[in-house]
Amino acid sequence: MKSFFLSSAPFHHFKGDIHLSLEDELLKQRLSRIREIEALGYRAYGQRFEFTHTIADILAGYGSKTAEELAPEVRVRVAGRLMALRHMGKAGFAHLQQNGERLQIYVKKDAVGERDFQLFKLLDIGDIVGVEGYLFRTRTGELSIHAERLEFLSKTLLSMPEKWHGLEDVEIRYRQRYLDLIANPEVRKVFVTRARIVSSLRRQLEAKGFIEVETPMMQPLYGGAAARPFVTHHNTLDIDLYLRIAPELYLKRLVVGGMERVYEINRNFRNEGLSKNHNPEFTMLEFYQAYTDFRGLMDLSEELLGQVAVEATGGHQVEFDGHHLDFSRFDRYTMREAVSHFWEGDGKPTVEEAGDPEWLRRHSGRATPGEALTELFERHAEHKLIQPTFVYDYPVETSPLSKQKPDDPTMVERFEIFAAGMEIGNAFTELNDPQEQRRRFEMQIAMRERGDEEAHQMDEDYVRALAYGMPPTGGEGIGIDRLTMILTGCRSIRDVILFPLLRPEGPIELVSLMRELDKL
RNA sequence: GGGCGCGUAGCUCAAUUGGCAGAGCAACUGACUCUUAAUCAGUAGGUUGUAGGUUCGAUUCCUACCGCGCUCACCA
Repeated sequence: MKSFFLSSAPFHHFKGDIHLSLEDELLKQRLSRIREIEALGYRAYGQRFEFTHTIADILAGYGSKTAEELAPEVRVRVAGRLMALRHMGKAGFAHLQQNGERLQIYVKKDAVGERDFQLFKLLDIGDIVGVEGYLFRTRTGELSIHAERLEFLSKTLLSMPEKWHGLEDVEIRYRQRYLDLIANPEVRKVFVTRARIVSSLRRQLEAKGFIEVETPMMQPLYGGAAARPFVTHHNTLDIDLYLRIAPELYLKRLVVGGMERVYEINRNFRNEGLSKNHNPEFTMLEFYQAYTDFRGLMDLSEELLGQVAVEATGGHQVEFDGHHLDFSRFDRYTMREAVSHFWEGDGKPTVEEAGDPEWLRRHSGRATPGEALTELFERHAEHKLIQPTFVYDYPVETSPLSKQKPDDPTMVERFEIFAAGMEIGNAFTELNDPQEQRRRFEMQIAMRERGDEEAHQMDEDYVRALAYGMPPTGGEGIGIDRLTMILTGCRSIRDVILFPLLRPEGPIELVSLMRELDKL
């Protein structure tokens, strides 16, 4: 990995007749060009620019107008970054980019005058300029601005990625997302869609009377999920705190307090490996609704996600990795049914066998029937759940916060949502019996003592909150990053997180170079 | 953490069996007042990720390290 921006080449001290590398030459050229621009009377890093239109406004308003329809003159002032430059003697064309949209400008010496044309000749791809002029269509029919004035707004010192291929080095794309956003317009679209997904969820939940809250991210005890936490330290209190692995236990305290419909959209932190489906910090929607249960949440989830798909992509149908997903129709299986249904090869179990402790013991090395069932589900079924699917009825062992089924205390009223082979949501009827919750925590502590680092800790205040009485409640978490992956067709979570976690890069060495060039 | 793969000019990529490190774009000089991957003529740009090793000779083979990707394990 090497680029000018990331150059690790040692810096050579300048003395008298100095040898500059190409990179240094380029930077030096640009710095001296700033002086030429200033000599013409422009500021290299300009001031406020009053524009009359965004480029998107112009494309929307005039993109379909013919040359005749553009008369009388439509006068515009627009700003943007130069992404292409074509000089032709005493005239030239350039493309301005703003918010991912491009518009051509035509700069003719006769029209802009001597000084602005001198400026035009000094422009580099990547510079940010303001243009005033009128709209017209070129001979080839492209809507363009016939420039009459130019303003200089900001100088680029570094060269832009290659114009035809764009920026393809994934490492630079993630480390220098700003370059990725400049060079690859489709990347911007992914994050616009992500924003739409989040705002659709907010709008829908608010319409249903949910209140958005923020609960602690730094917690003295962590819980609400099975995961290893990050640890940090508060100096004044001299205590270690954990970055939360989930907001769950705090949100349910709010339900106890009478906030019967609450939700939070924010980051969780889990100290685990990275993969195309995992980033150590990730965004989760969690919501809690009093007086419903997991079945009510399935219906609500189907509605929420269906509407999100429509608002984010324009319809219920989504293409992902060659698969067709339909968010208007969710499949439903119990976990036992899923194991039976998706089993491949010999020994395919019946649904009854998939629930039989003897059969489970023979097919998995896990300690309990519930853990065995979960393992077999993950091995045989999970990756085949391409269509949006609810899998429900989970074993009690792996679900310490959810309520048992009245007719089968080995199972809990819980479901997870799968799509494209990924888990994107987890929901259950909340356990609101404090005595049973105490017993579950004690089971978790026993698991922890056997070496399970991810087992829950005892959260006595949470038990105390339940002891005041919590209404029957359904609660759910939806992974925003993974949902975004599915709705945007991104196969890596890194493509839906603006700044995914990477190892820190080596020395950049730009500052020392700039310091030396500043002395010249 | 394990396995596999990748790293060559600012960017995108070549380089035959181990034999002078190349092209396009970007940059620089010049020409050109409707181009759009503009065109034309010319110029410059490289410690081939880093450090060792084998060899007369290494971008190429070997070892270690750094970074990234894929994958397995773990997890959502």
